[in-house]
Amino acid sequence: MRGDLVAREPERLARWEKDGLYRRIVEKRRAAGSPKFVLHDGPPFANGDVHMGTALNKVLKDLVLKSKSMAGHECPYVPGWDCHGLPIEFKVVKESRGLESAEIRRRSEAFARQYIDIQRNSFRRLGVLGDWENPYLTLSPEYEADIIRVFATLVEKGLVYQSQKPVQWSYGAQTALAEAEVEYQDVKDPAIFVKFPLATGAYAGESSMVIWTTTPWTLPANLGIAVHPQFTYLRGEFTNAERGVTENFIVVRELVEVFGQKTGFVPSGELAELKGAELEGAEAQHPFLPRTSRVILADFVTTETGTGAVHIAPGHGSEDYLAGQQNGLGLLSPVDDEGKFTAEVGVDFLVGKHVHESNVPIIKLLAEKGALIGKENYLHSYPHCWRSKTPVIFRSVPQFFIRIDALRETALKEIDRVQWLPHWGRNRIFGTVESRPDWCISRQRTWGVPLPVFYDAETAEPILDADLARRVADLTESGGTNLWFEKDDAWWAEQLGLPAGTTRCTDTLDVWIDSGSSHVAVMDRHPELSCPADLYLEATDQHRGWFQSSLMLSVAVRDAAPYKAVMTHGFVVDQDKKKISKSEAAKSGKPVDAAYFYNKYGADILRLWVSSVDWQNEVPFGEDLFKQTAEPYRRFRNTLRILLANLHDFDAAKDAVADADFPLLDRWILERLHQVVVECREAYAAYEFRKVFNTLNQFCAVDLSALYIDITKDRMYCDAADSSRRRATQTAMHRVFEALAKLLAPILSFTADEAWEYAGYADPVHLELFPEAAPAFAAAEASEKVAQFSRLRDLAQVAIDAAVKADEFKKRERAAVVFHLPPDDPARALLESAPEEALEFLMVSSFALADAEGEATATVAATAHEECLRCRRSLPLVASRLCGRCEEAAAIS
RNA sequence: CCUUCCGUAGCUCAGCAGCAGAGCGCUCGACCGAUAAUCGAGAGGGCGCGGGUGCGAUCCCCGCCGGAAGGACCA
Repeated sequence: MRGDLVAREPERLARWEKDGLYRRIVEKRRAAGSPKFVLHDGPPFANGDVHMGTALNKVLKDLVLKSKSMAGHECPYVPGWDCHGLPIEFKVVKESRGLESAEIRRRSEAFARQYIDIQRNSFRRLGVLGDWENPYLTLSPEYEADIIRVFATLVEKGLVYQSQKPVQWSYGAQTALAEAEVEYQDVKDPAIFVKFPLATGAYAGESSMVIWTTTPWTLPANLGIAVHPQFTYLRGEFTNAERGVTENFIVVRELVEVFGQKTGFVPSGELAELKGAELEGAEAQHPFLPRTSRVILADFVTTETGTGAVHIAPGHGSEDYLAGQQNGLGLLSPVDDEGKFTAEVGVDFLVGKHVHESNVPIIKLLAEKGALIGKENYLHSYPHCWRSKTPVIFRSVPQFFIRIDALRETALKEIDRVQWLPHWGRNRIFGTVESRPDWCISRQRTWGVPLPVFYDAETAEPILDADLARRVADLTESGGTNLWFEKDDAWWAEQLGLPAGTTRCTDTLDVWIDSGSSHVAVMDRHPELSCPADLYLEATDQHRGWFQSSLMLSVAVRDAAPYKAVMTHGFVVDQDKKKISKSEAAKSGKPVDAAYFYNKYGADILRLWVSSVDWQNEVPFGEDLFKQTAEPYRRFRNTLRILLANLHDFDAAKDAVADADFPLLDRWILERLHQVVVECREAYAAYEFRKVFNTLNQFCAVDLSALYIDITKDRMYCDAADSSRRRATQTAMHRVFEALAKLLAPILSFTADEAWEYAGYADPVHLELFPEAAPAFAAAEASEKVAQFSRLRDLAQVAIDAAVKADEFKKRERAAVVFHLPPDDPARALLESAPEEALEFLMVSSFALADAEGEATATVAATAHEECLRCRRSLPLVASRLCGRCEEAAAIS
């Protein structure tokens, strides 16, 4: 057994694949009637190389599957890829502009397939076993057809509607975004105070409302001003001494002081109190457009910032939209796909201007009109598109939505029936499901599954029809959804028997519908799988993403969650706990691609690293940390190797000794093994791979390498080959080896199997079951005695080291030890009753007992015995300059 | 502002009520029949801080500080 993992692992992998190892394991379990365990693979995006984060996820899945399988489960694993979506279309469109839809889709598919191959090779190389020949792809026609059928079901249940309410819009990507596609960044924006003179009502021509906003560009769409009905507002003269201006304002009482600090306008006369409710219905003059803005009442008004009067632009915010609806304010959204103002904006010089370049001119305009009351820089977190990194704007265009309220109650109930690992995952998804708005599912993009909706030839109203959608699914099932983009409206109308002139929707479905439908398109379809899955296992960001989209669609389709348990792991971060970004990693020369590591160190080292990591939290990563796990790897490898070497002349069937015949030391190691087996089995069952790693590492380092193997070396080399003591050791080592190889197999998949092969087994270790705990060794009978021995050994060690340093002798085998022990020391009885074992354990020439008054101590001197020529121990020698044992052994051989 | 998680040797982490542990790294030594190994010794820790409950607390409880994640607010 040699190292050289980088060269040897691929050879073993090739053999596994040639023999169909994955399939053999599944079939063996099935033949044994093992219960199933279904881990449903969350599909990674097919748009990049496998980096450490992806590798962590897939290897964790493999650890789960291999350990479940060895614990006696049938574990089918169908990996998949998420193929549609903006990230891919983005790259394709960037390369060459002005492509036809069908061409974009062809190139996008080629792009996705290219990365599917790259990623698949990486995952295989990492030793992840699964049905790699038949993965599920969200771009395959059958999968796409199932997505459309899921949509049909949603329509059938009345869950889909079209509306023009504001959605989060990325002008960078020119599409609506879902909540999960939005990330928040801290930005500084101008926040301004704007005067709206009242034109009707009790204070018409006298007082002005003042609003506060961080988005001046939404002012052209202003249609209302909201005040809180119960708040107390103050009305009266405010003077800005610096500017020499006096105005009559209405400001909420709690904010008058702050308002003064920020705008310079402080009360200069008596202020009258009034309730917000009194202002309802008054019209205020828009600061630069020839229309008025109605004062409405709303509970969401707060006294935290601003003036207590809130600028309402129903086209640019969801609360604004709702308030607008309730009060019949109408809706303006004078912004196009690119984020530029349309003619509807009503101000000539703004038309065609980007909204984010319009803040300054609008502020200037306000100042000219005398409507700008104050201005400040305001630091806040603002949503950004996760792909184009541009700020998100709220914008109203017709979109399709799923009614979340119809699903929410069941979804929340289902969340509490699922096991969340770690437990706080429950709160995370519960919170988002509890508060999420309706799901905007239409995307104005090309690379995706078409939204199977038509528009009436006459009225242009959308036709939401489940049967129609199902027929679209049937039509695309064989040819794929490219049909939607390649054929024209007339063709489709004819195919579906719709009146001529019917047009089809050009939107595609949100990709979260794609992956969120996998429980239907994969779990329900695949004969080996079934829904609900036993486990979903992804990074923690999927609480907002896949876990949620899957839950919602599953509740819509089957009124239940698609999973019984959900496990999440943290992100891979660099050693300073900063996010690892590819561009930065490249700059600093810190590789993050999994390929770099398995090509340099080997997949088993990477797997061992994964097992050693605390997946619940963020996972720090760096090459230094990675190298640290190479050391334990060598220990595992060497331990397996020396065990194998010591077993070279052992035939379990012939040579094994009975349980009752184990000497102390061997009984002890089997007691330890018993604990290790129990602990590892439990740890695997709880997915605590790190505990497995720690337990096995300690077992190999402390119990096996430093003690058991070291001490029994003498027996192995020098006892007569067939002596019962040597055979007992081999029997124990044989058990230890088998258990160790099996317990390591899920983690060190290549190395454990290599050892297994060397041990003479024809079939890979991965077909085996975990070792069973041996009840006969559950009691720690020998362990207590060995603990005493260890104590004595440590005691002697100090004295021996001093003697070696003083040049009294060179090695511990030359030491004659005297233990000075108190009369009641428990070690006394042990030394007297088992002198042979004691001598062997201590690895010294001789020992003697003496009385001690206080603490136990040991003294040493050079032994008078000569070294046995054969075993090099210093013992009483017989005539031939051999010790008694060696003379006998030599006589036999 | 709220919730959760984390804070033990230089590094990565065990332990979780009863004399502070492992691995790596470092220093020094032994072995030379696990040798691109193996064995040993040493240095290195008021177990984040402050209280509390216990005979006894790193471990339980409360508060605080520091770090991370999520939520709320804002959009």
